Amino acid sequence: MDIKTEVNMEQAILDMAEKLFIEKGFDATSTVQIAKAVGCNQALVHYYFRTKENLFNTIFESKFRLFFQKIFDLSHLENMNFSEKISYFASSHFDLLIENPYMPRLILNELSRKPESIKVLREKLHSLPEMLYAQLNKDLQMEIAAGKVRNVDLLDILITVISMNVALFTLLPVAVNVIGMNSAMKDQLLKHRREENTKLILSYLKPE
Amino acid sequence: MDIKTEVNMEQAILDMAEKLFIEKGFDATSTVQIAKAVGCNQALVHYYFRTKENLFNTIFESKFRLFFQKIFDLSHLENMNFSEKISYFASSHFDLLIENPYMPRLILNELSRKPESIKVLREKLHSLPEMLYAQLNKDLQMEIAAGKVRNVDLLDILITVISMNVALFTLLPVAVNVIGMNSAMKDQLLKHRREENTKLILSYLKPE
Amino acid sequence: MDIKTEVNMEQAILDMAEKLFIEKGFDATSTVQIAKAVGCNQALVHYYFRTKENLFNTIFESKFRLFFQKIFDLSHLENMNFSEKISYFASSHFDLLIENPYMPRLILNELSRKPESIKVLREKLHSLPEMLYAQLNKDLQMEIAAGKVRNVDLLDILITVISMNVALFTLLPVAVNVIGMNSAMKDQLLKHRREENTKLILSYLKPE
Amino acid sequence: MDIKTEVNMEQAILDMAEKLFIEKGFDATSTVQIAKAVGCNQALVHYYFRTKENLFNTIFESKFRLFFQKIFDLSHLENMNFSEKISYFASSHFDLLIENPYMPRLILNELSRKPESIKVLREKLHSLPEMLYAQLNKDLQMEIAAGKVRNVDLLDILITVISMNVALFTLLPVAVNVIGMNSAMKDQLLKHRREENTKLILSYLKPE
DNA sequence: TATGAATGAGCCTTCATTCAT
DNA sequence: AATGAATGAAGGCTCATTCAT
Repeated sequence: MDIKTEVNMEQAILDMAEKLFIEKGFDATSTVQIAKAVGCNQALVHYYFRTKENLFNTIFESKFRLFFQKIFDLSHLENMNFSEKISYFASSHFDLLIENPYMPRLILNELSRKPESIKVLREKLHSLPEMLYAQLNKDLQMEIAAGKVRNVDLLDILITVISMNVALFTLLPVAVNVIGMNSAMKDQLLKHRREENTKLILSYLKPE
Repeated sequence: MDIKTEVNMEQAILDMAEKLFIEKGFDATSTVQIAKAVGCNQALVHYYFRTKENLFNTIFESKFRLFFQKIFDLSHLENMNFSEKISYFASSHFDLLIENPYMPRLILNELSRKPESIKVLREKLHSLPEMLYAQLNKDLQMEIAAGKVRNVDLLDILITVISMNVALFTLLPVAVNVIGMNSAMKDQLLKHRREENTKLILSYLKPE
Repeated sequence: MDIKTEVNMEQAILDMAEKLFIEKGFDATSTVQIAKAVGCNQALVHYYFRTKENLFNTIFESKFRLFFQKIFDLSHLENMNFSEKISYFASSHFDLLIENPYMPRLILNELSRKPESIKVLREKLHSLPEMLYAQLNKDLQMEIAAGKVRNVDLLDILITVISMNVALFTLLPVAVNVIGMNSAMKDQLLKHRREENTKLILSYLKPE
Repeated sequence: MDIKTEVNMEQAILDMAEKLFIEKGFDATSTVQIAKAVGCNQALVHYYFRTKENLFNTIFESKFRLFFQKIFDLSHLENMNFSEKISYFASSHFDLLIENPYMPRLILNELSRKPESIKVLREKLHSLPEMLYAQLNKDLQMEIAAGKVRNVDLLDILITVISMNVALFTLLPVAVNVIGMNSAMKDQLLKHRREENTKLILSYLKPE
């Protein structure tokens, strides 16, 4: 009669499923495992979520929405110039990944497992990306015109920021295992890379 | 009844398995599928490779070795300076990924599926990485001392190069699906990014 | 929130269960379906009827009794002669089947699913069949003696009447599907067969 | 190491499945039951027939074709007149049902379970029914014209023949259970009804 | 070398049923 | 009277693997 069990079995299933899906992927996670880990009957998992696919989607969509809404909401940065905005974007994207280090792999694998799910996801994002892009591009062109930033495509800038962040968190677990990095070393590396990524992007923007 | 197929069924299984494992991952690929795709009996897959795991490892290890040996072998670049070597490294790493675009995801998923496999893999690489690192670092320190490169850690440079390349190929399939990029657009983007990645790393090295 | 539904959920479940059991049979009808169709909780079905089997029996026995009592009650035909009684019996049996076209299949399948249920059913009918048979046979023997009907066993006559009616309604759905009969054609066929069945039985009784 | 098992497990599964499907219907028969009854692993049932549906169709289609081809082939009766042909048809249909007493129920239930299967079945029969009908009708019209048969629709005649036969075999199991008929009584009844059905149809054809 | 047959284990899912509230 | 939660059992199906030939 665990309190957690009594209070909300549905949520417990949801949490455990999230953990296992992330750890081992969709295919390698069975509903029996989820049930056993959460301490209930397998049938209960299907009682609440009907299918494994449905359970996964519930988790994935909520995570996905949360993840991208945070990234794309720069509305409160109106008085910054382009370089400041990009620095801010890079840092906040970085921080978001610290809290959700598994999201990139989760999204990547899900999209390769079910390519048609992309359409659904695009709807979730509405026109946020386009708006953000347009606004940032306006800022960028002003800076370029003012000679404060070299002539560079916004897309290349975003690719750089996102790639550096995503790759770090994607490759980190490998590095941790290969080098046998401990937690302190890992934290220090993250802190260092957070700054270095900003330096990188600023050096990339600097007029020649 | 292709002669090649008849003569060497073992190789045919190996090739098809490689294709399927890379496309769909270990879990989502069954030995039945492999057998059917290659046009032989399911039992033959096990006759040659005993277990599915073993078949996968055979493929993975050979791919893995090939992949990293190409990267780490810079022995023929002795008369280049550091910036040239890094540029060359970035480009050749990029080209390697063009030929093996699914390797990053394959490696990542395999390592997360079977973390202990890392030890095996390290043995395959011998001391190549350490030697490369030492040599590059000597070059880098010389350039820094000569004021031709700003004071930066070699690790950060390598992280930048590898991250930009890996992330590009990892995220590309997603972008292709989301934006509905066609093959020509994709090729052009790749060509552009190949140059832009070099620019990025050089701007990162430039003394302030 | 229909008042009738609210007032008597038990009856609503009973009605819906009858509909579904008849349409799809015992095995292919689940208590979940019944509950969903009637708009209540699945547990309520079991609250009222304890088991699915019990629910089915409740429905089946009441239907069964009703069905056969109508057939076997010819008490109000006392002043008819045998041929008239048989004609009347054939027609009223036919009309009963028009209102309960699925009863034959329901009874047949139920009996083959649970052969022991026959004993229960015999009790429901009491001695009605025997009484009816004895009375009809007395009438028949009088007509035969009077030369108005050829010498024929009552059982054969009853078999003919019942077979023709039951087979028609059993085979009709097949014919409807095979020939693609529309509703008007079906009605016309039924009307025609109702008369033809009577002709058939009368020609069967006619002295040679 | 039963000989039957060794010789042909696939056929044994087929036979046992046919038996069980007929006895208990599609839904009430599980592949585990079939496997257990035949003395093999459940997976073997799926190894040979992939799905339960497929196993059923294999059985059903072969039975169905056999059944109807026998009925519809009257090519060797060319020198008979209409009444003789119909008598022969009724008797041979009767005999066919003696050998396959379960076919009517099997067909009926299958068609109600999967109405779309009718289209497939019609193809199996090709144009046999139409040809038979046309030929018989020609014979019938000649007899009517000659005053040897009363003016009656061929369809009504066929309905009578088929209904009487099908209903007998459909209702017989019920009667056996209700009255507690033994095997000898049953055989005698069948023999009697075989003749009586012919009498019925001939009295139906007799000119008034 | 190659294969058909066979199996145990596991997976997703549905179902009838129970129980506490 | 009515319901949400929970469960054991079973069903159909796939899979990796083994074995005799």
